[in-house]
Amino acid sequence: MTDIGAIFVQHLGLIGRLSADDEAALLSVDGDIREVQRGEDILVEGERPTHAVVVFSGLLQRYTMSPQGDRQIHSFYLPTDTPCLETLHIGVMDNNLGAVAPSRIGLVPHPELFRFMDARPNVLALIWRETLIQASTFREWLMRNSQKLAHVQMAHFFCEIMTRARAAGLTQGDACDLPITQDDLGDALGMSTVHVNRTLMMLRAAGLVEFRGGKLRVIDWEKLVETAEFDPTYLHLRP
Amino acid sequence: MTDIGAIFVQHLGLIGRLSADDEAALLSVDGDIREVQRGEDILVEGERPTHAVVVFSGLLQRYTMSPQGDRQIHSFYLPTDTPCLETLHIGVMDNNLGAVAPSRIGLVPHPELFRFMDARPNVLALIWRETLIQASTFREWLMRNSQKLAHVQMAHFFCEIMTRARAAGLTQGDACDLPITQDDLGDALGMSTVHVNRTLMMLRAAGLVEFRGGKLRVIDWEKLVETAEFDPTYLHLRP
DNA sequence: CGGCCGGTTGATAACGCTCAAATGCGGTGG
DNA sequence: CCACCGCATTTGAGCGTTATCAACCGGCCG
Repeated sequence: MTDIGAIFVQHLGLIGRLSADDEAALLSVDGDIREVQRGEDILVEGERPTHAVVVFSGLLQRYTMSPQGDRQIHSFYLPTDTPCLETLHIGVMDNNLGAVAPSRIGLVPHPELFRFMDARPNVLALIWRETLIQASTFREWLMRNSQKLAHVQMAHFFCEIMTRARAAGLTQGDACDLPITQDDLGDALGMSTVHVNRTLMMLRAAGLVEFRGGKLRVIDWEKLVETAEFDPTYLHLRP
Repeated sequence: MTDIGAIFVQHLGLIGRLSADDEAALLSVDGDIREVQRGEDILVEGERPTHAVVVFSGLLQRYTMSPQGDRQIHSFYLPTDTPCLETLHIGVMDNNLGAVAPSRIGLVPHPELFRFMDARPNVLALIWRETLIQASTFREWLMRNSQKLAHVQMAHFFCEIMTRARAAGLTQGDACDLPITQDDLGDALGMSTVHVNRTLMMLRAAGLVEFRGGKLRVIDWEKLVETAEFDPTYLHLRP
């Protein structure tokens, strides 16, 4: 008996309402625990996954590699996130899931989840909803990476991380862990490492945020949200 | 009795296997038919939709507007596509659905779809899968718009449209309808109209594709795919 | 101590944007 | 049939953002 069920209860509870019954049932969802190192992959392109994933600690990335070796990061998964629920109905991976930082994860067999969803339509609806919110987030990233200036993009990214971390109860005051390098950040925002560095210094100098040593600290949330043009609707969190 | 059911059968049949029983049932899915003009919106941000949409003719766009008035197009929907199935489990729209060209569409009430999904798990799975493939496509667009050079982006876009049109039986030989302006194209790829124009001329001069007057014509598919670095896996079409 | 990784800095150039104007073209009305 | 209008496309010139290449710094770990 692991705590995998508890993570499902918390995570799905953030985006919808679970009945006491559903919660009790979900608590018994179970699977295997694994430790993964920075740089290690969990699911790779071409594979046919048989498990979904939950994050206990650390940080995961969803990414693709171009023929030239450029990496595009599509998502970061914080502790309590449940990546790759979409593998329930997409047979073959068209992207990779890996660890950006040393992480502790849980692996839940598909049949286990199907069992719960068959019995509980409301759980099915919420898991489906989770995958749809992911899609909504991909759209927001598309918009952000396609049309915003570097410093706006970056502010937006920090707003999203902070908002999600806060919802998941992972913040320490105005700060939270974000164990990524400037290189990782560049591969998420689609900009070079050099420019990430300069943009970061600009935001720091403007008194908006600080990001050093894997720690994100918000200095002026109001101003950060404003320069980011950040509207959290797309995360579809419960009010 | 409209042909809405037939579109569902065709569209879902492209991404998965439907039993004869499921097909027969789906054929009876019904709703209202509507005509929409270029520029007209069907679903707008903030709204709580009660219907899903199917496209009979014309072309739809999913898009968002930035505070500065910049439009980001997230998807185009060809005839036989079924946009906004995600509204089944996402209450409030965080983007808009509109017509890029005069279009004939069908509106299917949510309860109608829920009725079919409750009775037929396989139909539910395929509709869910459809929303997941949308998500996969958003990821591909994110990668493309974030890291590719203008002419590669554009070639990739044309490859996607051509592949989807071919699968849906909408091509006339090496050509297909794509009733959009260079402005629309720019708002999808995240580049200025001027640069769209120049890139378009470049592709034409290189003998890869022609795009004029709302018509897309492929001159050299092999070379187009190669310069686009196009791999259709992300569309998850049935082989 | 030395090596490695991540961060910082500088100089140069490419890519794509903006502004502005001109051209082409289909439709409408005189 | 021609003049005109609106819309989409094309062209030109100058500028800005961001990439690239290269070097250097600084801390952490073996």
